[in-house]
Amino acid sequence: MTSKATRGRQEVEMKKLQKESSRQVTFSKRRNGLFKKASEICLPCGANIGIIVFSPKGKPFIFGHPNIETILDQLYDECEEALEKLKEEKKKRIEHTKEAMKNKGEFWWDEAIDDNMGLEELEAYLKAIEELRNNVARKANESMMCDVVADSGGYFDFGIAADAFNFDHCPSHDFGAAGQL
Amino acid sequence: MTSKATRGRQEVEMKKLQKESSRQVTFSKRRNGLFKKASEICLPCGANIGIIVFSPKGKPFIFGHPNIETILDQLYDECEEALEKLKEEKKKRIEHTKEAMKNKGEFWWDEAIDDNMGLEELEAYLKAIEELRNNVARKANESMMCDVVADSGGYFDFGIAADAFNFDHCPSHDFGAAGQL
DNA sequence: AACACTATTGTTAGAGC
DNA sequence: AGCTCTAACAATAGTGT
Repeated sequence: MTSKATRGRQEVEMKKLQKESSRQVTFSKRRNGLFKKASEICLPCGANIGIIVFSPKGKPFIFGHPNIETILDQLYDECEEALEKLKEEKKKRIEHTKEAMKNKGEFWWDEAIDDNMGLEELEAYLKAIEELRNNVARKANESMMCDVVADSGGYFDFGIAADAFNFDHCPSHDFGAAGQL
Repeated sequence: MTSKATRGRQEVEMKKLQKESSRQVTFSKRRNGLFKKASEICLPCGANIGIIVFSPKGKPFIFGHPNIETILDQLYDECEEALEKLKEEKKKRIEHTKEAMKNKGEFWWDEAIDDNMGLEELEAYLKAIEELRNNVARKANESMMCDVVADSGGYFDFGIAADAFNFDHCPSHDFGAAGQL
């Protein structure tokens, strides 16, 4: 207790911290804070959250409730649904236009449908992605990645290089997520 | 200013909030807090963060710096790298074993290499994923999703149903991320 | 439903080990 | 590097409007 002035929380400056060392320390502290906040949303509110953080040096840290794969799958499902809806909207629009032109006695040719073709493609892409990434996720978990983290407050740090064979600390996630999604 | 007792911040109880209404309100407030915290890490620390939140009702909210696609790509790259490293380790191990057995005058047959085949497959899967999802991301951005959000504190709420044709508010992200990843 | 207020608790920067 | 401490500042639950 020598100095008294420059202690305690400072106002959060929204500019890049210049000192490499304090940037690293601040990063760790705030990342912990972020993950804690996330865990304070998941259970009390019944939400699912996935967080992917790349450190200043590019090291990845993952938080996931119930786990990151579920979140990514949910995201892709959401995209798929959105595209499906858009596709239907476009179809209806085209039908509508077609109908209107017929009624006005104008010619109709199917080239306009091309506008819709890109979307069919997209759907196929999304299906392929889902299949593929399910395979990868399963295999990756089986063979090396252990698991990322449940929202138990902990998180998984892809310890790559030399410890690729370390399988210790594989938490199982048992949050039932009482079914409101 | 009628009552004075039960106001202000309560201790964060780690159990599911029972009242549907306050669960929704609490979710919104804390989600905002979470995204703010994230933005207080990105710029000052030079980190990249992606957050995917599914509300109690399954509605998705995205935060991304510089944007969610970059984060997902980085994640897949990381996985790919990790698997590559693991593959090499396994190969070396097998070579080592092979060598040792030869030196001991025992027989060697190549069945053990099968242990390595799953990994080659995995690599192919990952390559396919990357290609496919790059296509999807590009097409989706072009055709409907506008963009998710930079870490400017805002975030994108997949407004699906009826507003699939609303293309307003498409922020461009211009954080150069001064290259420490 | 969404904002303003505010008592209270939570978070955290820097210091000291 | 990682930990504890703690002054200062931030976040937020409940209330009001």
